[in-house]
Amino acid sequence: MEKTELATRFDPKDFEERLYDSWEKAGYFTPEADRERPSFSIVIPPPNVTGRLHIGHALVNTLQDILVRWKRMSGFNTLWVPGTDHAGIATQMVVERDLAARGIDRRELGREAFEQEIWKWKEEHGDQIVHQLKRLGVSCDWSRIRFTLDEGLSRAVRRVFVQLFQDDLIYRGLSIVNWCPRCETAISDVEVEYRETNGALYQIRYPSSDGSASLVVATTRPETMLGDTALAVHPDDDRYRHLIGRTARVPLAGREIPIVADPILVDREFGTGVVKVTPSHDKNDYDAGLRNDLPQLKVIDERGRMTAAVPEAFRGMERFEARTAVVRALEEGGSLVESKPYLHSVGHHEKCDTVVEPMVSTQWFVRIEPLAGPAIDAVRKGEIALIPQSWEATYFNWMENIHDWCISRQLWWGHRIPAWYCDACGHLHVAEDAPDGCDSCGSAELRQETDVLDTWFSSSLWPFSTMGWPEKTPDYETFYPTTALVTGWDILFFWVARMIMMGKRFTGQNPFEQVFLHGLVRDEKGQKMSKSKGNVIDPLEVADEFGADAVRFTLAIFAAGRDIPLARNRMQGYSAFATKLWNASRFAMMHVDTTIEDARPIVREDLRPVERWILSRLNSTTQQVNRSLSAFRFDDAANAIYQFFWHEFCDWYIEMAKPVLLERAGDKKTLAQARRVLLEVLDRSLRLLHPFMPFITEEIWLKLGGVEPSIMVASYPVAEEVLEDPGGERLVVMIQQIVTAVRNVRAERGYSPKDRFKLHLQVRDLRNARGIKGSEYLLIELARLDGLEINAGIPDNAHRDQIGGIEIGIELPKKEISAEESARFLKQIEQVEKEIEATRARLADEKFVSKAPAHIVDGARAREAELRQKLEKLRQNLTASPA
RNA sequence: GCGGGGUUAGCUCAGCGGUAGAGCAUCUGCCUUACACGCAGAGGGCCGGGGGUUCGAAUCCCUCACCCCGCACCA
Repeated sequence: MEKTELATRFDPKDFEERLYDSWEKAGYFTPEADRERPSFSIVIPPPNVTGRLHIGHALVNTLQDILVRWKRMSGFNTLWVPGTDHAGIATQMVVERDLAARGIDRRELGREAFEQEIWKWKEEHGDQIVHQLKRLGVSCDWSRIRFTLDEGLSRAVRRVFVQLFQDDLIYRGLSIVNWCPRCETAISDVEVEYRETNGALYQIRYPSSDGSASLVVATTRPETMLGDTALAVHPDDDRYRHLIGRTARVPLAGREIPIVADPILVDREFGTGVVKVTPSHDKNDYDAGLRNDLPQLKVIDERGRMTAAVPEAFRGMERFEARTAVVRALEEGGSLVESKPYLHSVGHHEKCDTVVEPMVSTQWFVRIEPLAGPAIDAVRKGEIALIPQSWEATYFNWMENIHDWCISRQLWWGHRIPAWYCDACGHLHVAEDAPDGCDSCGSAELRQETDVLDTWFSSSLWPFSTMGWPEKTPDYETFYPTTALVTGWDILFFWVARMIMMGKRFTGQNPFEQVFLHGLVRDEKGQKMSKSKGNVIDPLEVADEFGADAVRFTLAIFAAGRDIPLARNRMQGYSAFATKLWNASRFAMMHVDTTIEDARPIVREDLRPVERWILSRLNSTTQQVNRSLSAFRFDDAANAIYQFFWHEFCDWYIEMAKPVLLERAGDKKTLAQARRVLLEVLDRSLRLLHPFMPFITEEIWLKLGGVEPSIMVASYPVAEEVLEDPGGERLVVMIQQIVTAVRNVRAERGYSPKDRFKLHLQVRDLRNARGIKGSEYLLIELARLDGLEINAGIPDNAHRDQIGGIEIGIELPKKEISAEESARFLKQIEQVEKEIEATRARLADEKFVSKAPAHIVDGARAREAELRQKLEKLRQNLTASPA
């Protein structure tokens, strides 16, 4: 391939879209269902079809893409299945709002026409998020994109529903559920978000029926008193024991209700010790009602209004208006004892923020415990790893206290429950396909259940339904179970736990081996991002500004598992890394005359120490990156590459190579080697970095002339033992330390780099001396010396320092030490003295010497000796200064 | 109440048994022909308090304080 120049200016917009198109066209995202090669598969957490890309999507998909690109380059047959979720309530809300803007109510439209409207909306807007994902460079296999309401996935949903029903794991029954009066549907426990809310605590007096006594109860929901069917006290409470079995009268309603004893419901210490019991509108009261055989009186309807069961004055009132009206009436009737402000936790529907109304209703439930058991075991036995592992405790805690799952929703958008009622004989049919007639009485008149399933029901099948289950398709055989799952911890219960339960039950296998639960993206103060706070970072906007690569790299480098405090200037910071990469590559191309493709293999034995050193460092980095990615430590992996590329390769290696590349040192052979190594390191670095920054690495790599047609199908670097070179590393560290020491003196004592001066080295350790011989030009260049001598004496007035085993002397132009400088010397001396004393004390401790491992003790001895030499040098600097 | 996490440099965090780290920010020099989105140098931390284990603790254990997050309760 022809090597071409890189533009001086660097703008991601010049190539991001072009490269993405080329990858997609080339089919790199689409694997064959080839069972011979080891596979790596992952399914996307399907974004809502109504979704617009936010920073959380950017994070989860960047992390998945890093894994997928890494595994693909590492030789795995890699599949990443994308798709979207029909998102029952969310989507219905969006389309309802759309219709409302056109003056249409869905109820006028009717169910079928409304469903048509939603499909139309989906066709027009549903792939918006898909386009936005592509902007980030994600390498999903778009040819396999799925939608939870696809025919295939719907078939899987019906199959699962029917089997669970037949196994008695789904039942239909009357129970108290969380009801959203705005959405007019039941919702599950996990969809209720509890929030501290300012309300009031009212104390209400209930007279006993015979008028001889009265009981005061406390409540935050006075309107529900109209539905009270008992008062409850603790059986052992002496204050009230004599009243048990008698009756009281409900103020306003006038009904007579029993006074019952219930030790579970009543806490004697709390409030007055008397509880009003409203079985129809409170979970605990509902349970108490069952225990005490109390009637249920429904006083609030599905739209949140008071029913006909309440006194006429309140009938039809909205529930919060009714609360005010009831309080006023109680006050007027003298039954209100007290009302005071009260902060308490109130359940809200997480989707629409409406206060949830507990309500008795007939719904469909999944009997969850038999499913939870195996799912708990899978994690406990380590078949599935939750990462970070601390989530396992949360998972167990939840799974062990799990409640039956209410799966029916009174919505129009979703998988309609495959159940049919025969009105003639009352028989219930549950089947994958509509029955022709009633099995029991033969009636042809069957009525399908109008409820749809909770969106999460279909999501729970996602890892296998997307692979074609219940058919044993080639994809299913090849890519299921999937390898890893990446998602936010906020849907651990909604989604992850349920996938494990369903996967176990229906495929007999765990749906994945590892679950990485990433943190949630927050703003720089750690607060949730929200439009109302105005602190959102729009991933598309920042991708436009800094490039998709910078956005991805920033997200990766923060993804340690904890929540991520993100700020725009972070993105800006890491976009500088992209620029650095670009410029270093430009430099390389200016000096390298071959391409990756036709470069000759490196003969390591011929290399100078610096070349062996940089290859050795790159090798360690490679090992670190692979190891970190295996452990989902995206932060460590990204940091390792950043550190290596910028601070070792650019800051040191390129500078060390310059004298040779610019032909100020070395012969033709060293020049060829330097060029070759420069190309090699750049090539490997680009491949190493590609999963994190796919666009810029491809753009540069193609211009360097890679063997493969794209970096994304090139091989991922792996560590090779032959590249390790501890000797080379030691030598270069030594050189770096000497150079730094000289630069330090120069900067601290105000000798501009233009002033050249002499450096003398006195060598104590002969091995190091021999190493430095041959590398003198590096010291001269990097420290900007005009000469140096090895093993020469150091003049009395030179500045001295001690580095490892080497003493250096820096001969300075005559210049007095200022008061400031001598103060600094004294401070250094003091620090060294302190450290010597600490080390000496340690070595004087007989227990330390006898118990600590030998290499620690030896290290301390060496350290002390070194420090003493250093101290001597520092003192000389102070006294030998030419005053 | 149950469970989890946090407290390390000005900020955001990593380190989790052997001499305190990164990025950003700060200060001081430099436009040294890849890069000023840069280079070089520097300053800055009793690693939340107390106790224990250990030759040795930011790292392990206990305890206290404060902060965050789940779940449950909240008449």
